[in-house]
Amino acid sequence: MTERYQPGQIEKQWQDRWEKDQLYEAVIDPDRPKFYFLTMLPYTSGDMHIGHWFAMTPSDARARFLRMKGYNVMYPIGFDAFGLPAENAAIDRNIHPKEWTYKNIENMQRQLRSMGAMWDWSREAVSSDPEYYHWTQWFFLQLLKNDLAYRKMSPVDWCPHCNTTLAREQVIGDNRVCERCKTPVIKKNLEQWFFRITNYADELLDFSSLDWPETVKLLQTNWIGRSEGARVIFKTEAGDPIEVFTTRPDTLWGATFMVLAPEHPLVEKLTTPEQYDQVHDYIHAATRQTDIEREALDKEKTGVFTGGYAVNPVNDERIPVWIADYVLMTYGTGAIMAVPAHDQRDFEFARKFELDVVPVILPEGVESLDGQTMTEALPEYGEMINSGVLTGTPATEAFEKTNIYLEEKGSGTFAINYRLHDWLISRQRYWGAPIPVVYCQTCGIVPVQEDELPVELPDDIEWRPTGESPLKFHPTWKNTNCPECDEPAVRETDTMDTFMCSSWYHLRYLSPEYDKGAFDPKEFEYWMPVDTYTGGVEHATMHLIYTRFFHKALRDFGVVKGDEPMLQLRNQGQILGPDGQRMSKSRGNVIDPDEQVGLYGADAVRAYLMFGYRWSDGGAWNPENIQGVVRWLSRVWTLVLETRNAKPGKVNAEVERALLRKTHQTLKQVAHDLNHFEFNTVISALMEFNNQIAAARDAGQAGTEAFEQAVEALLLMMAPPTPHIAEELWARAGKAYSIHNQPWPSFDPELAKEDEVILVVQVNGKVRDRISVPADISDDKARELAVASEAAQRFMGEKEPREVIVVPGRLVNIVV
RNA sequence: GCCGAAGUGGCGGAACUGGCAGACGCGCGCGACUCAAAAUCGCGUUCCUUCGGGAGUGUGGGUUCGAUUCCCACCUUCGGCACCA
Repeated sequence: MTERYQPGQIEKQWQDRWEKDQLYEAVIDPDRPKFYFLTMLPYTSGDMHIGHWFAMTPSDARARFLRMKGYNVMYPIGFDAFGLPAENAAIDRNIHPKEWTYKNIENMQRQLRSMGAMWDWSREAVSSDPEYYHWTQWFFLQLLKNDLAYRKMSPVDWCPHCNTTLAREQVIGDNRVCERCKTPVIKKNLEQWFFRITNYADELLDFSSLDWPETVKLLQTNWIGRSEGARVIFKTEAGDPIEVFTTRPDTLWGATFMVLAPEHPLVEKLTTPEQYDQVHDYIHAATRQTDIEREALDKEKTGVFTGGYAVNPVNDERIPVWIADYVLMTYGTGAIMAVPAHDQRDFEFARKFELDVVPVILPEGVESLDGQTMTEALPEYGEMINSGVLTGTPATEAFEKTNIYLEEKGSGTFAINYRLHDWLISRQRYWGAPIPVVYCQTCGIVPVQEDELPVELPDDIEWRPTGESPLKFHPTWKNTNCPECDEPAVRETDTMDTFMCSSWYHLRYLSPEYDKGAFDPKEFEYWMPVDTYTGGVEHATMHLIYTRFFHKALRDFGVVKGDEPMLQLRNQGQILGPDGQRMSKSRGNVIDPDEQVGLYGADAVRAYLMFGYRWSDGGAWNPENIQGVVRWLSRVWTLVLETRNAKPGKVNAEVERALLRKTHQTLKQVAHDLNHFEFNTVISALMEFNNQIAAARDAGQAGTEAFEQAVEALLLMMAPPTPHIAEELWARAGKAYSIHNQPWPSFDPELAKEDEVILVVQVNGKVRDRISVPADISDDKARELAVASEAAQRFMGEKEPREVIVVPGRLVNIVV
């Protein structure tokens, strides 16, 4: 009896051996092409999720494949360790965030090791280590020095539960709730640090050098939300300027009123005494609307007249100024010129409040327009009418001519507006990298000297649910001396957004021990940029924009080279619970990877995650389907062990040729599919290959040269997806350690070629027969054989072929 | 509402540039081994059928000798954005 396949007995041993032998340590080697393979670092939540396995182990298989192909592959790992959950745990369970975090890291390291992935542990980096956030702070100082960091008072989203400021990206849903705890968000005015990511908006829209998924590029494009138009200055009757942004300067003559956001700073001044109460009530209601859950879409326009008037700069018309909540303070200038004839929202507003509608554009095919009788706005471009000196300007020139006209008059200019906002990085939290600045009575905001970094977090802290940073309440921590005048001063008590830490971790992996800078330039020179980056698509608009911005800013300071940090990006889908729902503890549908590894072994879990799903899609965990790969691995196990000492019998030339052919066909497919992230067909090809080797065994071919070659190729091809069983069987077959240092077997297209092919014979597009012919058959011969085939004749009947189409090697279609 | 992706057996999924639809598995059925069961192995498994064949890749049309693949319209599901001026 052959020994049973027991993964539990072999996997841990090999993992330990590989690590002891430093098999996967990536060292600069100018003689080999480098490959930086990066997978998104996990957050230190405590447990690895089966989703991490789905993201990481197929990536590992591809990294291993590239390594066998001769690349010098770096596959590093680390931890995103700062952030709110650590503090929530601290508050909930009275455990220090540091302790919670580092305990979790320990467990996660064990779990990551159990994957059998080729992590280079010598490059591990943890973002909450002082040696790490030293450089996070240093990067902050570079941004500050180069005027990309600034402080401003601004209304920020505030989560009353987490007691912290949220970036606008962290506020989700129609009802504007906190990303993490789902508490409705409120507004609060605080002095905050921002990064000028908007300076890079245009460059961030350029993806030409990136091999990234279309969806991610589109998400980023929409997120940045670039639109071209004009900035136009209207003036109130008192002479105060009201700036508006419009994408349709050509409709300017049709602006019959203005609408300001309720929060607009000029509202107070514009409001006349008679309108005061009404305006005040409206503002109050609008603000409360953002405080309380916002009602589902109320299409009905609401608004109030301020009593004030402005002057349309192009025709000097006196137009009323209203306020309405459909104008947003957070987009554009917080004020619009309303052109009801050509904008549907403005039209609805005008009709409801009986304001003038003046058409100024005549779209093609429209004879004439009457503002009194129009039933909807006409947003199309067209010939300008009722537009003073520009009347008659055709659609193609309207936009540009108006802009020139505005510039000449000095009342406007061409402008680009973005939906993207500057990146708010301040967090009123303890567990993050302290912002390295000092506030001095005489010198103002003073950066901490670079040689004073890191500004370390104190360990002795007190938890207060006050909503302000615990650092603020530390008795001594914030007290310091001004780096410039040496007088007593106070430290900034806010910490940085953790997206700041994760914007550069791929650089820390280059040299995590390096202390003369954030990274060793020699390592940068060799390894960067990242060649492949894998992770979840949920990071499309945050992390992946921030890290690109970060890189471009550093490039402009001369810290890094190149325009983009990550050349190729691929996203995996999500593994859902067996019930098809998102896994969550409350639903009780969480699949624990430790448990699965205990049941089936790491190789089976790896292989199943590759085999059972389209990697880009993911899907529900299926506890039955994994049996398929479990059986496959057991079959490979017995096949190799039972035949390893077989004496070759009489060679069956046909079986031998077929096995050799399958060997090379599989080599081709597996290499292609690993390269293209098509992991499910990698495993199915290997299953087919194993089935054919087994058939050759059953035909008495064990021990023949072709058989030995096939088994060797099978193990080598299994090394990337299922590294442990491949290594074990490699050793038991008497081959030299380690299979993971073997080159990928060479592929011979001649051997992969078929001698005979099955030609499909169609009559009028319907399959009627299949005939076996030599692979190199001529088109004429194929046509002749097909037409002569018995089934074809039967279906053709008396009719003569009108046309015969030959697709070489595939089919013949006879049209009658 | 707008933008995007996807709809293939009982299930997960295959099908490279328009050329055998359902590879590889799961499940199920039958059989072998067994006193029996599990495990393992073998065979079968899209549907309908008068056993000739017919239908079939969300629905309806189109292009083509030929469409899961290309085009048009629609339906459903999922994701993103949501009064963006």
